[in-house]
Amino acid sequence: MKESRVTINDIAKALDITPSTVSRALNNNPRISEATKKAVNEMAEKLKYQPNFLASSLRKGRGNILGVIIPRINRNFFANVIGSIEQVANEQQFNVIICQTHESFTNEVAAVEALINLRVDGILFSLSAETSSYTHIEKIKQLGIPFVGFDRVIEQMTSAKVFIDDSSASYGITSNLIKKGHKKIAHFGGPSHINVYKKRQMGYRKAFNDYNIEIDEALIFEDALTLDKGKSIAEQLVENNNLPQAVVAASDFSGLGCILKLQSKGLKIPEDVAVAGFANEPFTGIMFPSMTSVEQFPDKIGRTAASMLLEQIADRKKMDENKEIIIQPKIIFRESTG
Amino acid sequence: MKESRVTINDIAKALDITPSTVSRALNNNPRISEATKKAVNEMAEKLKYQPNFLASSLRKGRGNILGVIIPRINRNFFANVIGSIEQVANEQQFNVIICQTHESFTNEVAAVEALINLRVDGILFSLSAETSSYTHIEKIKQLGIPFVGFDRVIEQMTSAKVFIDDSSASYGITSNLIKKGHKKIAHFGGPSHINVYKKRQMGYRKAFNDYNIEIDEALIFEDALTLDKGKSIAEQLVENNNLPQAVVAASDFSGLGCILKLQSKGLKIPEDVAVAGFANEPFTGIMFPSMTSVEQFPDKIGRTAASMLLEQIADRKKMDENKEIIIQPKIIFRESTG
DNA sequence: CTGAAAGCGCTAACAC
DNA sequence: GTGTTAGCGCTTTCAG
Repeated sequence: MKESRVTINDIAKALDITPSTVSRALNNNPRISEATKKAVNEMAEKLKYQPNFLASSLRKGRGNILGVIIPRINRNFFANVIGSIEQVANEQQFNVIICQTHESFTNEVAAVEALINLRVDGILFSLSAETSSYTHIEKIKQLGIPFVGFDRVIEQMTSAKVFIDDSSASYGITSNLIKKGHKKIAHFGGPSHINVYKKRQMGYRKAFNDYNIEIDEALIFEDALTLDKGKSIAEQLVENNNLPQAVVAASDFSGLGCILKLQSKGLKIPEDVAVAGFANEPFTGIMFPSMTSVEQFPDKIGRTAASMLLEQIADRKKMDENKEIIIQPKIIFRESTG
Repeated sequence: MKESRVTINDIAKALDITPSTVSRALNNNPRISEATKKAVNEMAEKLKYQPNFLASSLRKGRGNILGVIIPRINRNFFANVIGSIEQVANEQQFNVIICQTHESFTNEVAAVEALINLRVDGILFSLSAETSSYTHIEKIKQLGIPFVGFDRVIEQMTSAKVFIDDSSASYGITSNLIKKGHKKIAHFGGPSHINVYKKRQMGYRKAFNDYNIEIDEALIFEDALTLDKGKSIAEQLVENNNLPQAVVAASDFSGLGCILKLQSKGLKIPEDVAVAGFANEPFTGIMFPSMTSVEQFPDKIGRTAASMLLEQIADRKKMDENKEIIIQPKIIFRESTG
């Protein structure tokens, strides 16, 4: 059963040729005759030879592995991004290894360490919510490892980046609500040291400015991304008799939390309060009422990011470029905003 | 920037000792003096040494990597299973590499091949819907690679397995509907060559038998797992004037599709048709009406499966055991079944 | 407690 | 077209 694994040496011996010839034959090297190739492949088959990826990687100095670091996998957005990354990678014979940070900085640093030690050929990165120091990322760059940030990126860092135009999406939603006559609009956002949440808040603010409405800073929340936070903030607003006419959330989950809580208090959505989310999670289309949200085209983000990374790997010169690709999101208007 | 990476030899030279000592010091070998350990660690720090995982794995013959093969990552169930697998693995210094099959047999075979070549220390497996031949799995076992199946497993194969009691959950839902007076109940299931779908159908059938109701085979569907399938079958039932009083779905997605289609035809859930799903996807609790479903405790499944795998890795003798762990699911009754 | 030497399995100059 | 040789970076006997 566990008979020590067969190597190219075994094939070589069986065929009375050298290991290098076997190696070349297996790798389809043009200098090898078709006859030998055939013989080698048949013998490999017969002996159930399995190439040792570790050995060849060590020797070649690269292992055709891409590392992906993301906050969490059970968000539709990230799951889909990963799907398309894998697809692009596999087309070029790359494997993908995924690390979840669960929004923790410590996990993120550990993940970077692990990927470096694994000698991955490149890293795709979306920051955790906790992250505000970037020495671990700088380490990646210093080691000369190709790197592409996506979605939650470090704006000030020179690197390849892919993200959507968060600001314009948020602006679009907010201005639409304003046009409907709402003036008292809350923003359920995220930490503003993260680009996407900063931008989403900026879009919200820009709409107020453009329509000359004063912003009530008390209605802007920067730790409002989860279902529970959405609920608790909504509750708080109700308790304080400070109910807004609308809520622009930077996350579908907090938008949902808000809706559920308000409904449980007997309020009607969108009649009493209009609510919009962000990310177009599948549930937004099927809940009651269906929720206005923003499609981020995760497939496209993943495909673009992976392609950029593979380009860098193929041509290291591209590594120092500060290439930003901005993808246009699409607002999906639904019942929750009337 | 890309200064060739520092190895233990560099540390050895800098300290005027041998690489073997450095290696031992780094690995905290008890035979090394605290003084040398300290010196080595400091020098490693100073030179920004990064261990080469590939080299040590090649040498040791194992790389502390677990492979996971699953149908898809963007199902809540699998995302959560993976989360807990990673947690358990990381506690024991193992990395996890995830392969999605997207329900395709070809992808599945390729994934197995890739993981074998990567020399993973063990494989966690949930079959794709297409899979009905198992030579690729047998290869894993023949190579002596520790293996644990979870959820969608090969029942007849001797191996460690973790799954829930699908049959009893399905039985519980069906019998509950029968007790409510329903007799004409459709089953939206999956391919019966997959254990979980076979069992879910068995539970459904058993309820009919126990209550002495005849089963209408025309109401049993075996390719009804997706949102679209749920919709199209529901439509078909309406068109054919063959509407059941209730639907027991083996998937939340087909249950949802069914509900959406029936609602669009002006039918009321659960008044006109009661519908239940399976897997307790997050949307089941927030849709309208909320949907009865089955909690499978993915965390527990993941934790159990990973622990079993790590046990096998630590003690190869355990590999030949046919250990089955069955986890009790929980039916969550909600509005959609009244 | 530390060193010397061998080798994990593979690839890539360099020969011929 | 094939063989020879050396070595990727690390661990691990075996010595001492």
